[in-house]
Amino acid sequence: MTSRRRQVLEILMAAADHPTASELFVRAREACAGVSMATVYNCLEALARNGLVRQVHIARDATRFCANPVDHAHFYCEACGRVFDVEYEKARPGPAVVLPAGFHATHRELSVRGRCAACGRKGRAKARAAWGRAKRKGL
Amino acid sequence: MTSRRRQVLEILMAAADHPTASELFVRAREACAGVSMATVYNCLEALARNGLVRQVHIARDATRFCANPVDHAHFYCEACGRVFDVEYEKARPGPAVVLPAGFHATHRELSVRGRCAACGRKGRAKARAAWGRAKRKGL
DNA sequence: CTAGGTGCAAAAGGTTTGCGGTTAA
DNA sequence: TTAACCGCAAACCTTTTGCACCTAG
Repeated sequence: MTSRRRQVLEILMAAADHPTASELFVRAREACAGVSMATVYNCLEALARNGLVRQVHIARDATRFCANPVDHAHFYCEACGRVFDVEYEKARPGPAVVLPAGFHATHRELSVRGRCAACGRKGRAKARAAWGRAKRKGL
Repeated sequence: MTSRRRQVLEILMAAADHPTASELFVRAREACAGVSMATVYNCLEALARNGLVRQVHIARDATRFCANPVDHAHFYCEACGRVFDVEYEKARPGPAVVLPAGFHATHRELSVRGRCAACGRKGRAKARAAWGRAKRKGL
């Protein structure tokens, strides 16, 4: 665990959204100039290997990262592209599958896709644009 | 529904694995020369929009496609990179989440990661190489 | 006739890699 | 000391886009 990795982890834990590696790279550069893209990827991979962050494969564009340690699922809004944490139902705390003999599972990932409350029934283009504007103005 | 789309769908339905767009492109060219990558992507997107194929976002490298119509989850072997269909437990037929107010879900996708039976506890490199060799020899 | 599908090539990201220099254990 | 890490730049691969032509309804 090096100082770079601690920095990346702190930035990710402070993030309410689910940033991509590029987004984390931008935030890391703000915190300290001279960080490289390769290092961000390197750190994220090491942190994921140690179970400190989760890689979220939910959108086609890029891998998102999540430092929330509690077991949860993710919601992807197909209109604005944002990713949200969602809880499992208490009565059915998690999905169960029948693995073929000899298969050994280490992780699972449940993704739900649809529309978030903010996007409602707005058109996809309109919703994405609205969120882009809001983001540029600083959330 | 055009002839190209029918072709792509047939190739995907005939596939036991979960091919990427590039892999489908190769198989499509064998079936009929002169198909372009853009068309394969175009067809897959149209077929997905109509619910005839599912996009599987499970690996970081590329989107996989699946024409199996029954509700099921996917298993990704972290050693060889293959993707398998897995069934839900009958008692707990599907994952349930608590969506925030105003959120509307259209799809869900459960991914399990780990090691398949063939890879067992072989090293990642060795397992991937073994599968690559087997594939080159024609499965 | 007209909207949408197709082929080609080029571009646009996201991610990985090779290499020289640096740092943690 | 030595294996692992960092920064830089280039490479790689997947996916998208612009444009001209063709096809289905």
